[in-house]
This record gives sequence, C-alpha cells and structure tokens, in this order.
Amino acid sequence: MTERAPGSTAPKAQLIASEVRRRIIEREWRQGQRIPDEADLAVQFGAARATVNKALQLLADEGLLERRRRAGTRVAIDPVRKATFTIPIVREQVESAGMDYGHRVIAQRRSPIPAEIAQRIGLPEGQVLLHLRAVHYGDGKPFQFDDRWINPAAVPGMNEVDFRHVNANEWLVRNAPYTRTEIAISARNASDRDARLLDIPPREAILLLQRTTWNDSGPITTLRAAFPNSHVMNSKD
Amino acid sequence: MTERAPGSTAPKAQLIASEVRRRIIEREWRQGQRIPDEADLAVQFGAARATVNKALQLLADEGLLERRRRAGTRVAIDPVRKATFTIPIVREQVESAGMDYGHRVIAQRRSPIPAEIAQRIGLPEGQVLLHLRAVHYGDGKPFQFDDRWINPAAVPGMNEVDFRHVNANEWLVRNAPYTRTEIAISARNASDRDARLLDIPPREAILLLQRTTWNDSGPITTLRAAFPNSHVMNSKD
DNA sequence: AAGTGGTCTAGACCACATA
DNA sequence: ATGTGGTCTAGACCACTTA
Repeated sequence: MTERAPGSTAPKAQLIASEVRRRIIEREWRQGQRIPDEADLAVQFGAARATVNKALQLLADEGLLERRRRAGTRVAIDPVRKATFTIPIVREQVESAGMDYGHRVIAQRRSPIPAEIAQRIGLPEGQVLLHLRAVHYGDGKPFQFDDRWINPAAVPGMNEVDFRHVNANEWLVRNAPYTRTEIAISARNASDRDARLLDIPPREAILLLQRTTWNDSGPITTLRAAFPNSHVMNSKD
Repeated sequence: MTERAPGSTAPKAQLIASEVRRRIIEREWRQGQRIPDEADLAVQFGAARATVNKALQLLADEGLLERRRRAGTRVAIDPVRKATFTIPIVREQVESAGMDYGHRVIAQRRSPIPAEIAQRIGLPEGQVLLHLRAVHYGDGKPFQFDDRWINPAAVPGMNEVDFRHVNANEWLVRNAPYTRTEIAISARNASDRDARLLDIPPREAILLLQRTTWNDSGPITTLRAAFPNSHVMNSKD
C-alpha cells in the first residue's frame, strides 16, 4: 500500500497483480481453477510476458496462486497466510516507545553447551561457547531478559569483542549477517529467575522467544528472550 | 536452501545473489559501503543488467542492501531481520501432529461490537457483527480457544453460512482472501473462562494471538485465539 | 511429445535524487 | 545536469511435467 505521487504511475506489473488479485477476491476466478497462461494474459493486458510473469510470481509468493510448469497457474485452494515479524534492535524498540534504554550484563563466561542447546544449534554437546545473560530496561523497568549462547567461530572478529561493554544484540545484528533463522514463540509461567530479573511475581505469564541464526560457517547465536506479559509482538506489514 | 537435482543449475540471479551475500558476510564489502553499480556488476558477472537487478532486489528485500536511485546501492547498516510465520488451518495443524481433530462451537450470535473490538477493526462501536466462540481439540484435549467476530458485509455469500456446522477457520481461510492482516502475539495468565475451556489451571500462562484481516471492502474478521503454554509457534523458513 | 512456466538477454526509456 | 536504479519489451531457449 505504498503511496505514490499524483503524477506518477504504478508499475504495470503491480497493476496486473492488483487486477488478478481482484478477480480472485471477487470470485471471477475460483479456488483451484486454472487461469489463462502467461502468453494469453500478456495479450489481454497489453504487456510483455515477462511483465505478466513478474506479477504472477508476486501473487504466488503471497500464496494466492499455485504455479507449475506444464500444468499452468491455479488459484490456490488454501491461500497460504503469512505474517512477517521484524527482529528489532532492542534499544531502538525501547526508544521508539519513548522510554530511556538501559542494559545490564549479568554474566559472561565460556561454558560447554548443555544437550538442549547442542541439539538446537547442531553442535556437539560440551563444545565451549560464550554464554551471556543480560537484561534490557525501559525507563528502568525490565523489558527483556536474554540468555544467549554465541559461537565465536562463526563470525570473524567476534573473539576481540567484550560483550560486557558492547551490546551483544546490536553487535550481532550489525556484524553477523545470517542466512537462516529459526524462531519459536511460546508462553510460560515465569521461573524464579525470570521473575526476579523481570521484576514480576513468580509464575506470572511471560512471552518466550527462542531464536537461532546461522550463516554458512555454522550457528552464530541462539537466544532465549523472556518478556513480561505486557509485551506485545506485532506483525510488520 | 532449496535442493536441486545434480544435473540442474541454479538460476544465474541466485548465483549472483549468493556471491554478493558472501562478500557482505566475509566483509569484503562493509556496512554502509557503496557497491559497484548494476552495469559494472553485470560486466563482472557476465550477465545482463536485468539479471543483476533481480539479484540485488532480492538482497534488498532480505534487508541486506539499501538501494536508491542516483545514490547507488549500499550494504545496509542495520540489516533488517525478518521472520515469517505461516497461519495454519487449525485442523491441518492438529492432524499433521498426528492427533485426531475435533471442533466445538460454544456460541454463535449477532451482537453489537464493544469499543475495544470496534477500535481494533475500524468499525463504529455498536455495529452488529457475528460473534463466534469455538474450541479446537487434538485427541480430545483443548488445543485452541477462538473468540471471533465476523463481518458478513465483507465477503459475499457469508450470510448463507451457518458456522455452527461449518468450521469458521477453514471457511474463512478458503473463501475470504484478504489483502491486509495485523497480528499481535502476547502472553497472559489464563482468565477463568480461558482456563475452563482449555482445561488448564486458572492463572496458567497462555499464548494469545490476535489477528485481524481486511480486504478492500473492509474488515473481514478479528480473532482472539488462546493456546495452552504447551503450544509453540514456529517460523517458516 | 508438447505446453507451460522459469529464466536470460540486449536494448530502451523513465523516475528520481543528488551533485 | 547527470548518474543510478526501476521497469518494460520482444525474443529466445530451457526445464519440467503431464497428457
């Protein structure tokens, strides 16, 4: 839904995509039904096939169409529904909410990874990684409690960083581009440690986010972040 | 990370994207630094400019590059990190976990919407919508409790559906394509009603998902889904 | 065997931001 | 004013899949 200057025109591929979307939403083309092939549509819309192709690929990415060579393009039976979340820099998130950001490292040590972590990141149990625990604050109130394992072998230069003085969240986001990420979100009753560090009553509901990132050299970091139940994750787009 | 048949080759645009990604990850091209323009890269990679353009757009969508006309292409300073979640059809989700699916409608009635819902979906308070409450079961155990408001005006044919006999989740996913969705995820301590319907102790942590979908005619439906704390939402990709 | 989407190319023109 | 990305085109060949 990007706005456009009055004199300007939307790209033709976008217009075609909108029109096809409209035909699907208004049931001119029904679930599972085959739609005309790219060459036909190109003629209908007065566009090159490449342009139609771009529009239809867009809709296929959205999950509205299913395309197969030789079999043609069909309206998806189960439109795949997707929601995208942005992985924030915590400081920016706190500050954009109008709060003062604070950050405290609770512990930093090299430790052999326990079995659970080993399995999550695909490294052998007992391998020594950097284990970091920290709390982020907004206006002095705990905002997020991080329990993080970092694999220095995955990112050049990471060994020289002292995460007691450099914010691990920011450093990693800025310096360790990843190629793959896995995220799991769940709710839990706060453990005693969670409750103490987040300054909430024991057993209070917390939102738990577990995120692991990889690049081609292997796992970069795995994070367990705990949020008080006032926290809301919102989809982007 | 799609697998390919041995004899087959990756598309050239993909290869170029991979190579550029590698240069960024290995710091040949640093954060904020300008990279060669499309014409240069086309020569370097022995490809047409359109192919390079496709590759760079891909990386810009991933958040790794920032592109501006006239100013050129730069490695992003804050690589935007995204995670995508798929919104499942509950029955398929339950069955793919190897459980038997069950579904019970608790209440269906037309009611004026309260202020909170009105604000969330952008309709005037007091407008009459269909209010539906239902529980989904896996192997007889409560899996998800839905509290849903449906706007029949947004989707043709919806007035003829009796959601006591037709699964609202499935009907809407299949029949009401949307153009926009908002999702909010949080943790809460279960209310008495949540606890009763999910068969868990009162005050136990639950995962709360609030989702509203729109098409061009207006809001289609807004849903508050509650999950027991055993539930985990996983990112797709 | 043949139809359909997937991709690439060379060239062109345009839109936009900045020097 | 000019350089850069954004987009489109016509044509081509290829890869896959199914009829």
